[in-house]
Amino acid sequence: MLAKSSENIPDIVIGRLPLYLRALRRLQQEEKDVTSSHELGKRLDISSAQIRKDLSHFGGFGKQGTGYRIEYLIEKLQDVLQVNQEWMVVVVGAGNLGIAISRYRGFQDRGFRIAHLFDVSPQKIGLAIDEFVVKPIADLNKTIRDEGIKIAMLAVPAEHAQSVADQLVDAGVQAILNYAPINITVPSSVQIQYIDPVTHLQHMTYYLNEG
Amino acid sequence: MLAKSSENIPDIVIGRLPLYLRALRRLQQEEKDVTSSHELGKRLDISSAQIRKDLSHFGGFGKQGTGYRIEYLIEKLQDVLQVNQEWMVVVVGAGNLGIAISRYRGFQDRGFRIAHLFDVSPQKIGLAIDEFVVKPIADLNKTIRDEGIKIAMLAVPAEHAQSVADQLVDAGVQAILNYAPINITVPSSVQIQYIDPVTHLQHMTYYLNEG
DNA sequence: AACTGTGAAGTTTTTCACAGCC
DNA sequence: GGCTGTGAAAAACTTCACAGTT
Repeated sequence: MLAKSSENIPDIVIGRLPLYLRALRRLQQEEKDVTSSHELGKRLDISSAQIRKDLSHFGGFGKQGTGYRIEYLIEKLQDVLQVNQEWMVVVVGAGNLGIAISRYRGFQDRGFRIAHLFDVSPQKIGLAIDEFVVKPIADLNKTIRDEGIKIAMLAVPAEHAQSVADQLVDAGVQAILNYAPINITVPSSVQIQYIDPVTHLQHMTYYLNEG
Repeated sequence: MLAKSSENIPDIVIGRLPLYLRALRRLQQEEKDVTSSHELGKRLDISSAQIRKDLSHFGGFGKQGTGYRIEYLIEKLQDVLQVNQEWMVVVVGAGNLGIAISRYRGFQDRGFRIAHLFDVSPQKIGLAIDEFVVKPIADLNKTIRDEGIKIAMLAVPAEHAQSVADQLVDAGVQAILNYAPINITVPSSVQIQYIDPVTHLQHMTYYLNEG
C-alpha cells in the first residue's frame, strides 16, 4: 500500500514507527492477533489519536470496529521503514563498547546484521570477538565499497569520531549511529543519530528532588 | 541565577541542555573562552535563535555584543541540570552490555558515578569486573535504600525489565535509564528514558535509497 | 458497541526580526 | 558591527470529536 508515502511525512512521525513496531512484536509474542490504537497507546504512553494519525500517513492499515491485525501492521511498518530486509552494518571501534555492540544478539531479528568490526589499534587487529576478527581501519574503505555497506555504528573515542565518520562517508556509508559523545558533521545526504547515555541521565536529573 | 526556573520549562528544552553542555565542554577543551549562539548552533545543527530562547528560560547568561562566557555558561547549565554534583548510579544486569556500561569511563566527569553492579545469575555473582564485584539482586533493595541511590541503569533481558524496574522503584529509585528494548511502566513520579540502538537504525533506514 | 481515519481546533515549538547593549 | 533577549508571527504537532464502517 504505502498509499500516501510520496508526501512528506514529518520526521517525528518516522521516529515513532520503530516504537510501534517494537510494541507490536511484543504483542505478537503474547499470542495476540489484533490490537487497537488505544491498547498500543496505553503500552507506549502515547495518545490513541496520535497513533491513528501517524499510521494514517501511510494508508489505512486498520479496520473500523475491530482495530489493527498485528501481523499485517508489522509487515506494513517494516515495509515503510525498509526493515523487511537485512542491512549489513559495520562497527568501528573494538573497545568495551564496540565489543558489547558486536556481541549483542538483538540486531538480527530487527533488520540488521553486523558484518565487520574494525579498529585502529595494532593490538586489537586480528583479535577474535565471537564470530568476528577485528579488521584494520586501513581496510575500511575497500570493505565497505566492495560489500555495498550503507550503515555504520561508531564506537571510537570522541577525538577520532569525526575523522572516522569522514572515512565512512567517503566509503559510501549513508547512515551512522554515533556512540561517541560528540557532535559530528556529515553531508546532509547522510543520516546521523546519536546515542549518549549521559545526555539522558542529565535530562532526568533536572527533575530529581535533591542530591 | 536560575531566574525564571520556577515557571514550567518545556521538557523538549530540558532535553537540549545536555547537548549544549556537551558542546560547551568541547569548546572549552579547545581552549576557547567565549562563544555565541551562532557558533554553538553551527556545531549542533540547531538554529541560533533556538539556543538563545532556550537559554533565556533560565535568565540572561550572555552579553550583548560579545556572546557567552563558556566557563560561566557551563556552570549555569550544570546548576540547572543538577549535575554540579556526583550522582550515584546502579547498573542492573552483568551481561555484555551491563559490563560495558560499568567499564565506561565517560560518566565520571559528567556527574555520575557507578556505585554497584547487580545480576541475578549465581554464575555472575561475585565476579570481579574492574573495580566492581557483581552483587546479587537480592541485595538490591537494601543497598539502594541504605545508600540513598536515586538513579539506575537497566541492562537486563527484555523479559525481566519490568520486574526489575518495579523492584528499583520500590527501593526508592527516581530515574531509570532502560537499555532493554521494551516499554516499561513506572509511576509518573519516576523518570524513565530509553536507549535502543535498533530504533535509531530503523529510523534511519526509512531514508535510505535501496537495499 | 467498538473502533478507525480525518478535518478542524487547539497547543506547542520554532523562527523572525528588531530594540537594546557592548 | 556583532551579539543577546524577546515579543510577535509562523510553522509544526497533537488532540478533539465525529462521520463512517464493521
